[in-house]
Amino acid sequence: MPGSRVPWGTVSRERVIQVATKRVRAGRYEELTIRGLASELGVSPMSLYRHVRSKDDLIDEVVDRLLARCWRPRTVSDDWLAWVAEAADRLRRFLVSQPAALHVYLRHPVVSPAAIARMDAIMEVLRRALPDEDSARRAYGAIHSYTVGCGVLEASRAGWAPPETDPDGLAQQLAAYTTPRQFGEGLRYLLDGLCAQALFKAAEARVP
Amino acid sequence: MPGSRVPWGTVSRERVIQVATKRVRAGRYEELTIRGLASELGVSPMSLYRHVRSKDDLIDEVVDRLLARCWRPRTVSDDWLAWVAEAADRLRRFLVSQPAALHVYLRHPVVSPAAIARMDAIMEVLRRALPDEDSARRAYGAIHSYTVGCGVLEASRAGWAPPETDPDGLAQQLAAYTTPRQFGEGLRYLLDGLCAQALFKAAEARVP
DNA sequence: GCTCATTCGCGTACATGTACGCATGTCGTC
DNA sequence: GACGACATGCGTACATGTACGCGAATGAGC
Repeated sequence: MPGSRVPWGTVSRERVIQVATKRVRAGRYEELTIRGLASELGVSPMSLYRHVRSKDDLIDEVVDRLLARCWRPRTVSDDWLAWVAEAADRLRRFLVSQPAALHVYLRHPVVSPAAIARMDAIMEVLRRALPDEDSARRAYGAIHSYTVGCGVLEASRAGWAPPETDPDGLAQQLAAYTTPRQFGEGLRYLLDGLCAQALFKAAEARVP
Repeated sequence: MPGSRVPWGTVSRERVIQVATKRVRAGRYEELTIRGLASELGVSPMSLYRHVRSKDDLIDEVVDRLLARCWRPRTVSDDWLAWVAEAADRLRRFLVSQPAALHVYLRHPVVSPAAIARMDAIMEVLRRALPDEDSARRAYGAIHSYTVGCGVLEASRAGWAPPETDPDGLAQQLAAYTTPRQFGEGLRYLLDGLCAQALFKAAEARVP
């Protein structure tokens, strides 16, 4: 019976996402393949497309689940600066350690449930710390941009050896500009600048 | 003569790069294809691989040429803050307007001639403005990370419509956090913070 | 139980990048 | 000129994502 097909309902969106997530968590994102997933599920490749719109759609879902597990800071939020810094650092680590996440963040704005929960939580903290909504938004945007930038640059170095023609060690020099330590220091300056600006604006509003 | 081949030396690395660059400059990066280029050059697809290592290698070269044309600020460098801000903004614009550039910056550290020239020029300015080499490097790293982050996030919104399920206009809200204006303001805070830190360090060194 | 619309699994087919190896052109050395 | 080393164009073949449509399983309304 060469035309035999697998029983009805063998594959579901949930199963597909689970198998894909397992592979990504095992660091096997690069070899994540529709045909590979189908094979592991024991079905034909095209069957998956009944349950996910595309491979990218699938990766979105996987990344959302991974993000949900790791974005939340452990720091108590009394010290809002430390809390925000940890939140940013967790996203940076996530982007660096999960190429899949990088792929998602670069392809389109991330509005998945976990990403929204994260944004809401951070905005809540910023709103309490800064004088008005506008300041909080500016701060969020700046922090987020900086974080993603650091993550991208750090990740772009992963598994990359400088070309043999690197006379002055320029590549290494460049690499030294974007380390996790640099991330923390730069973030501090950014936050300092934002705070100063916000406080100045608040004072100005009181004494026009 | 179905086995006829094109005359010897028809294709060269230079020709391939030129044709590819023309397409990218015309905003046709998405449809840049090895087979398409080969067709335009009148040769077989595999012939290109005698002159470029891979499609990515080709894109690297294209992006280097485009970057060389546009990175240099018009501002006179008397006002180093304005000069650096313009340099950063030019890179941001480049990343946003050229998906090819984004692709390159995310794939590996960019050490092409134009990128190195740009880095050298910026470092030169920072060295003159800040008290020591270390401060200049920190500043460069922070500025570069922030710039790339803003470019990435802004570009990720291009050609993207929020999903129909966007109750609170969350996507638009998110979008408002990363605009060119936000970029400029955040950059200013970052630079302010960096300057303050550098000056503090310099003062401390004089009066230990 | 019958009918019909919907859901599902899958076979086929296409576009893409590119590894591999063959055959042909070019040039240095005698 | 002859010959060998190398450079070059290209045909074939494979892995990948996925559009399209067929036929089978399921479930709704009678």
